Amino acid sequence: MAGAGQPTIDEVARLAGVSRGTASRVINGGAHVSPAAHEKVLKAIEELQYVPSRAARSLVTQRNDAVALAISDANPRLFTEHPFFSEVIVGIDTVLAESDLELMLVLGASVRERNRLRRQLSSRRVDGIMLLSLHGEDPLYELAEQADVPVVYGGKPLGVEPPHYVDADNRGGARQAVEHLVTTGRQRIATVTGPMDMDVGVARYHGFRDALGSAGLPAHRVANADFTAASAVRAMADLLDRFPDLDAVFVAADSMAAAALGVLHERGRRIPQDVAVVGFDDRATALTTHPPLTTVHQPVQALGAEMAKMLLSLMAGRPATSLILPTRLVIRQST
Amino acid sequence: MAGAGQPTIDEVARLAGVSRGTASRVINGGAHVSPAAHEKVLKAIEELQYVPSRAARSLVTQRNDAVALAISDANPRLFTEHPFFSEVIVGIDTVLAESDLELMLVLGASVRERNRLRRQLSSRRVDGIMLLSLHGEDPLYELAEQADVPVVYGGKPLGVEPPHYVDADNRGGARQAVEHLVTTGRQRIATVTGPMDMDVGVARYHGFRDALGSAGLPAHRVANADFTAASAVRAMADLLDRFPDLDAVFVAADSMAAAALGVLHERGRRIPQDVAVVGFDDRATALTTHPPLTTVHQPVQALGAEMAKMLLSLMAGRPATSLILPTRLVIRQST
DNA sequence: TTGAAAGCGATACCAC
DNA sequence: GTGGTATCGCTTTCAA
Repeated sequence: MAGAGQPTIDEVARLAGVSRGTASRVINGGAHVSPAAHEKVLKAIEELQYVPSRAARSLVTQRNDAVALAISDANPRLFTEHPFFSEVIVGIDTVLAESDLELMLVLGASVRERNRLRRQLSSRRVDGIMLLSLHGEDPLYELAEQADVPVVYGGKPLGVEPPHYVDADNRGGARQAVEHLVTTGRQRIATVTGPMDMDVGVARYHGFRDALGSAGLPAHRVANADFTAASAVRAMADLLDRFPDLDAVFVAADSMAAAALGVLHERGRRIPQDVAVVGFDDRATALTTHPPLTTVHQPVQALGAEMAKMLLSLMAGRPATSLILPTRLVIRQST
Repeated sequence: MAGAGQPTIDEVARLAGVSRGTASRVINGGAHVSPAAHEKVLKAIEELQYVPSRAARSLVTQRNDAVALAISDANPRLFTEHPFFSEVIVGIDTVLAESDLELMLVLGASVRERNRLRRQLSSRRVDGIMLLSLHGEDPLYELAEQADVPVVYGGKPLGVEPPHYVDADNRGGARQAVEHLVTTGRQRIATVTGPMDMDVGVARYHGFRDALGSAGLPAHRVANADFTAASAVRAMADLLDRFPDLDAVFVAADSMAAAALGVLHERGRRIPQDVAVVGFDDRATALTTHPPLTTVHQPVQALGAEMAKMLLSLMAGRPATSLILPTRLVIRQST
């Protein structure tokens, strides 16, 4: 702490020997100000170390120069285990840094947190909202629609088509992954899915079915999980129990694939000779598994960046159209 | 968007048939208000869906009901690869949710972002600051000291002893880890360090030296890394080149240990028969490596929670003393 | 180009 | 217990 109380614009104006109006003009771009006055004000600002009060400014401009990122997930472990979120944040921040917007982070796990979220979204404290990871029937969806600021979704919510969202081509990516397994001669292909109350989980599962359908192969070897490592361990064990003859598995996330590999090793399966494994994400994990993981690359930072850009557009009153970012298969040693 | 413009407290007062002063009293706890008036105001608030403007409130109270978490790291990959950060955030958020404080997240990677950070910290927009992951000579340190709000550090900054910080027992944990290697008969023990311009990197390295020193074993098998997987791969390969006879390695982070395991496998080393490996962190990764990783557990969420609690104390004008959280060894199959 | 004055939406103090 | 009023620090008309 230092103390002394921050200087106000009036003190700047007084020191510079101009009116407050002039000082304000200089601070906000400097139009309609004589060069002489301009310089004096700048000098005063420098000397006083003046920084405008955002609260006062917000009060009159009705803007906050801040946006919120709400991550609405009942499971905080997901946030910590799944590198997806951090990467989205980095992508968002990259864009925000260019425009002097601040980022409020709101985790929506507990009821208490959701109430806080509700209040934040309606206390006109942010100029825009980004929503990540909506589960089915999420009350947040309705809440966001009522907010009087623009809203952008990261990942399409399940069952609805919001006006503005950014997503990865989950279905296409999954299809590619499973087609690769088919092409390389696998016949008894299983999948560990993501959460089926989220679009991302359903879409990747559909991709799995798409590929097997076209190939005329059965698609009944399915176990559900929720993106956590623990759930993946259970699902993989379950698959091996029910379908000991499986010769390949498409796992809907790298972090889960890493966990599944552990189970496969334990059960004596050789990768990829006995069982081929494909993941989804292409995060750092995919390189350090044993063997390195064939996986579907999705551009997560770009997803975050596009969300932020879209929000900025909307906040500026410009239109924006939803986006689906391409994915691509990266072949390594697990297939 | 919905529109219509949010209701003000005056409209609430008018609808309730009381003065604005009375309405305000109800909103802020309801002391000195008659039951009748109290109820009328509540009803009006409900009907109008009134939510106070935080900007207006901040302007007069000089508080913001918000705190900032600044993560000052030159390498954004760290934020995405190292689950540490997400987990600290969850810990912080848990505490914040209880007290209706909002969280501003500020990443301080680029020069541009650092300037933004500087502005945010001095625009009296937050009532407290948490600083994470300071590297040596970080200009942020000085900046934070000048801020006129309380500051709490997560992880001791290198070379200084700030008034308020929360850290894990990095040195003690590392010592335990290496002692375990010694106890189980390892003689040629190496280490892959964390970044040596951060206290966490130096402290864990010191723990390594402590243990070997007490055991009378040499401590020259050292390769530096910076917590990223790529750097760990390089460091591990380097160690094997220089000390092909090493029979154990203490790696300063689980994520790096996972990467190191890959290199060891590639070079034909059996784990743990030929080389024992110990990590640090005990995140989910440690369970899904092959084999599962012996590692030092550190309470990361607790670290975040304690940072937040400490900040709340300071903001309330109560004193607080720095904290070092204990670590403990978790033995799995890699040793 | 500049200065004066009117709010923005709340809190807090003051008499009543 | 209640209502009126000054005030927080800034932006933004409106005249000059």
